[in-house]
Amino acid sequence: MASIKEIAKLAAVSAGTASFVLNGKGDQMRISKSTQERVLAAAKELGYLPNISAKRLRSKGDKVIPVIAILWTIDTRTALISRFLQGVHERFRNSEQEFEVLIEPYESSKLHQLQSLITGTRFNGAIIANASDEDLAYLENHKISVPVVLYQRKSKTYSTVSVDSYEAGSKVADLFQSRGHKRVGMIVPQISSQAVQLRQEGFVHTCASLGLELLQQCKVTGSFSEEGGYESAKQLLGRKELPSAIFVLSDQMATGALTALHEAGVRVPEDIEIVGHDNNENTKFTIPSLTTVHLPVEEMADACISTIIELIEDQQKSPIATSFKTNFVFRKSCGSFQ
Amino acid sequence: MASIKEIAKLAAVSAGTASFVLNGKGDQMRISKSTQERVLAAAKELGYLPNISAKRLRSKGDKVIPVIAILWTIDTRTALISRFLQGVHERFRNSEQEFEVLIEPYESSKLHQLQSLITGTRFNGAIIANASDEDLAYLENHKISVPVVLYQRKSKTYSTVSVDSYEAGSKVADLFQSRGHKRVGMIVPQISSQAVQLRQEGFVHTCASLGLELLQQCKVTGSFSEEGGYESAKQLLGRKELPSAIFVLSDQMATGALTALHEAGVRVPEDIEIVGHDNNENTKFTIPSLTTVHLPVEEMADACISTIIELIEDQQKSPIATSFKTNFVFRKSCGSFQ
DNA sequence: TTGAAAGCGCTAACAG
DNA sequence: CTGTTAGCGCTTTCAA
Repeated sequence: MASIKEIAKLAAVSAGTASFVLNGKGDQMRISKSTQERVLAAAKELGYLPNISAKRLRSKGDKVIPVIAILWTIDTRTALISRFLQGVHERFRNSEQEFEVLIEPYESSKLHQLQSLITGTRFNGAIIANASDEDLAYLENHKISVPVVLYQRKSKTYSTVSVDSYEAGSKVADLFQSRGHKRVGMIVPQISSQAVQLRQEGFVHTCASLGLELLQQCKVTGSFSEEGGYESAKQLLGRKELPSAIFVLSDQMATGALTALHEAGVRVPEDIEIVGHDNNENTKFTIPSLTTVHLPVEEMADACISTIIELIEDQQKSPIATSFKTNFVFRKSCGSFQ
Repeated sequence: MASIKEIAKLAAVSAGTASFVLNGKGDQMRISKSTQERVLAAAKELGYLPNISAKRLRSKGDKVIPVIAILWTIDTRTALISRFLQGVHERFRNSEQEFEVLIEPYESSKLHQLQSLITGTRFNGAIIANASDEDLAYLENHKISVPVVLYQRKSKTYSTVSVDSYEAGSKVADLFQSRGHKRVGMIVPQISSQAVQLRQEGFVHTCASLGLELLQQCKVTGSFSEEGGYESAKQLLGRKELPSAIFVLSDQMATGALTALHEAGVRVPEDIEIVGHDNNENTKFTIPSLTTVHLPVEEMADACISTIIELIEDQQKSPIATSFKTNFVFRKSCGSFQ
């Protein structure tokens, strides 16, 4: 709040002198000890916080590089950020293009609280992850000034990077049918995510059209975590009629589900087959190893960066939609032949 | 690179006009269509990138809040950032104190490449994670101008937030002895981390002083990942004399190790007991569930934020060292009685 | 040993 | 419709 001028005034020196002292160049500039102390004391008293925008603007050496904000929801999905950042880091290391990364946490469905999206005073472009329906509605109705890329969200007005989540769900239904299953189940995370929603619809609709029985009681929802998967699976196991295959829409939940099945003495894949979604690193080492849908998070993160930089550089108006493919990783929990 | 003045010059308008057009206020300010087009074309031609420092400095409404950088290494440890960010987010939500979070990736042992630590033009304070010995040496010899907090690193000159890693390792040795083990093993991640180093020393030294046999061949190193743990465990199982308990210094590796043991038909805990370290969320759901040393990452992240804010606010404070306690989480893989 | 002053890039009154 | 101008907070010559 307090500017260097106020410090200078309180210390009865000029702004220039105050600047030297505050930056530790007091001795170098041969400012007297007493003056230095006065300045420091004044700074402390007024709670001086250097304005880095001003510093940066002034300092000559500092190159202007694009500032990219990653807008991520503050909820259980924070766990997913590390794979995304891995992709960003990879990009960072391999690209000669420099950029700065800012993490902007936001509460799901409260994207409108982020003033900086409107003012454009904090970043040159934003990658928005986990936007809910409300968030999207806000974006579509408020002509944002800053370039934006939506991660795992469809939109006609904004650039997007995503996979076909409907198809991903659909392919799991196909797989279940081809493996001769008649009655299947599903475990769904309770989060407001379009990707999860579409994944679910793809699975449900395709099950229906293929004649796979997906009983209401075999659709279970739980929190987006290992714990949630564990609880959901236990709940499912309490049903009268058990499915012979379950699609768990998140690997984290699948990890918990496997444990619940193991504890209940249900053998995977002999009694029930399990398919997860994401291909998180640990799924290769669950017991049994988990068959899952690979989500190319790292590549998508890279694409998000590419897209946002492109948008920033050629203030290109027409949105770019980048779509990635998902694919099965067959392991022991379903369909592996090793 | 190109400033608004150059755009204005090329488009033959004033800077003010160019500013309006570039910010989408052209219509509102009733700038003629042709002028708008000229400005936009000029901006595109020169590759205009708005200088957000200048924008921010100028825009009145924007409050000055501290910018906190999280300096994290670009390596396998990126996986650990999500728990840390979870803590930061929690803090963000519960504190009325506002701050901005910047992620600055750096290559391990190349902290000196981060000019911004010297210039102080990008953030008001930095939380440095995973600093290697070289990085610390650099910091100690280069009187950094920006307030700094070291995460999981000891230092006399800088503020720190950490646990007593030596003690953590030591306690595992105690546990093994109290459970009657005679010959023990250890799986260590190959990363340049003081915390891991101390953890290892604590374990090794205490084993020695307690008379626990820790054969050289039962000390295995591997990459910091589930895969690394899996490979390490397989390697260990190839030894002539097997230990009856193994301390795996990272939960990720422990997860992989459990799988290797399972595949080899070695029963945990009956044949070999396993203790991990970190208490990652999934360890509650490994098979068997993993006994591990709880590392309070989220609380430490919160402490890092508190400390750095304190340092930023009262400049010239002597370093604050905050230490957290680790504790065992007993599960099936070692010592659980449930 | 210190002060005065210019100016970083940008925005927003205020004049035309 | 568009140009001019006054700063935002800071650093850094240049003078004194």
